[in-house]
Order: sequence, then structure tokens, then C-alpha cells
Amino acid sequence: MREHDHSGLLEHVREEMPSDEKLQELGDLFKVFGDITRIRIMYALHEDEMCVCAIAELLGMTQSAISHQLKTLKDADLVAARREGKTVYYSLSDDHVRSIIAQGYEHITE
Amino acid sequence: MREHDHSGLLEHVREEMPSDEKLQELGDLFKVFGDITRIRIMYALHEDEMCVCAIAELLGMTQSAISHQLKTLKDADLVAARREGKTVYYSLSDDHVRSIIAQGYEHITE
DNA sequence: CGTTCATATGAACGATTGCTCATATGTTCA
DNA sequence: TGAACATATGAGCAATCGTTCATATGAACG
Repeated sequence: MREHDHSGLLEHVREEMPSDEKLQELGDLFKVFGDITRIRIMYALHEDEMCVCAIAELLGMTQSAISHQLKTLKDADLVAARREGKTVYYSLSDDHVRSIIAQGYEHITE
Repeated sequence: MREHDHSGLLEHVREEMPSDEKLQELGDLFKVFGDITRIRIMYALHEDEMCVCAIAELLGMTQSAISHQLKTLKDADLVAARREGKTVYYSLSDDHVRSIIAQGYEHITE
């Protein structure tokens, strides 16, 4: 399968393309959104902060599973943690989370 | 680890939460964005349609690899295909793609 | 201190993912 | 029809992912 010619187009597109590093970061970010448990957690935190065991109870899942996922979300700067005694409260870290989910929701409900 | 009480909060959050089906769809959608090759393809199609072999050449990847990923993108309604003779041209199917990527990009470059 | 509650984390295991390779389908043209 | 080109697709395999289980850390309180 020898390719036909598109030399002109390619050079132009190449200029518009962000760096590999940025693209990788972008992919890694969306990967975090690509799991139903993490989506559920983000929806749970949509209105207010919550502690780990409340989220676990809400979703009917293990504390451990939730904690692992919260770590993933935190590493991606999607949630922030605040400690109060024994309890750790998590909240959405900024409005990008809400925007991204909202855009996705629009797409699937069109 | 017996949990402490949060009966009030949980009921409220449960009402705001979309159905499992919607959440799964949402997760599946973002999963598609969660791969650098597919991100690259969407960026390539950002301005104009392209045929499969042009994308393959642009990204320095196999025609087969690109074709598989285009199928994934098409199944998620993120790209549309148009045939012209032997060639198949792909393009972004709507502006949600651009919006979602733009929001993600904002998040990582804050 | 030691106990209890809340959370975090490492190892392990099944499930999913993205690529490659081989091959099939579809289109044009001689 | 048959050859050449463009694309699609199925099987297989290494790598990654999400959970579980066991255990560790950390804070409050007697």
C-alpha cells in the first residue's frame, strides 16, 4: 500500500499540532475521566466536598478502591484534599472538571 | 473501618447523580479521548478532513493502526467518514470534540 | 502508651487496550 | 476480469488498568 501524495497538507497540519509532551499530558488527563468510578466520584463532589468513606458508601464500593481512585484524581489535579482530624475531605479542584464533564454530557445526549 | 454517619448528604447527592447508563456512556466517551494517538488524529482533523494514509504518514504510524483508531473514533461519533473513490476522508463530526479538547488543554496549561 | 477510626498504599490478578501481522473488502482502470 | 491502490478487520500479544486483600500510616482519646 504505497501512499498517494499529500505533502502540502501535512506540513501545514504539523505546524498546528502541539508538542508531543502536551499531547501526552492531554491524553493522560482524559484517561482519568475515562472510568465510571472516577466519573461518579467527580459527580459526587459536584456540589460539595465529601470524605472518603461517604463516597465509598454512596457508590457501594470499598474504601480502598475509592482511595486509590482519589489518588489518581488528585495526581491529575482534578480534586483537592483537606484534612480535618481523622477525616479527609475531597472536593473538585477547579471548574475545568465541571466544564469538561458538561461538554461530554452534551455530546452523548445530543 | 466502620464508617461514621453521613445519611443526610448521601441522599441529596444521589438525586443529582445521572443514571448508571449515562455515566457509563460518559466514561466510554472520555476513554476515547484518553489516548495520544487518537488525540493526535483529532488535532490533525481540527482544521480539515484527511484521508487515512495522510494521517498515517503525518503521525508516522501504520495504516492499520490508524484505521483501527479511526473506527474507535467513529463508533464514538467523534469523526465522520466520507468516501471518494478509493479514498476515505475523515473529519471531526461536531464542535463538541473541539470544545472538550480545548477545555482539557486549558486545564493542563493553567 | 494502646486502641480505635479514617485513610493510604503495595502486591497480585483478571480484564481491557493498542499495536502488529496477515488478510479481506472495496474501488478504479486497463 | 485482473492488477494495483486505499482502507478495514480479526487474531494474538505485551502493556496498562481497576479492583481486592493485607497492611501501613495518621489522628484522637482514654
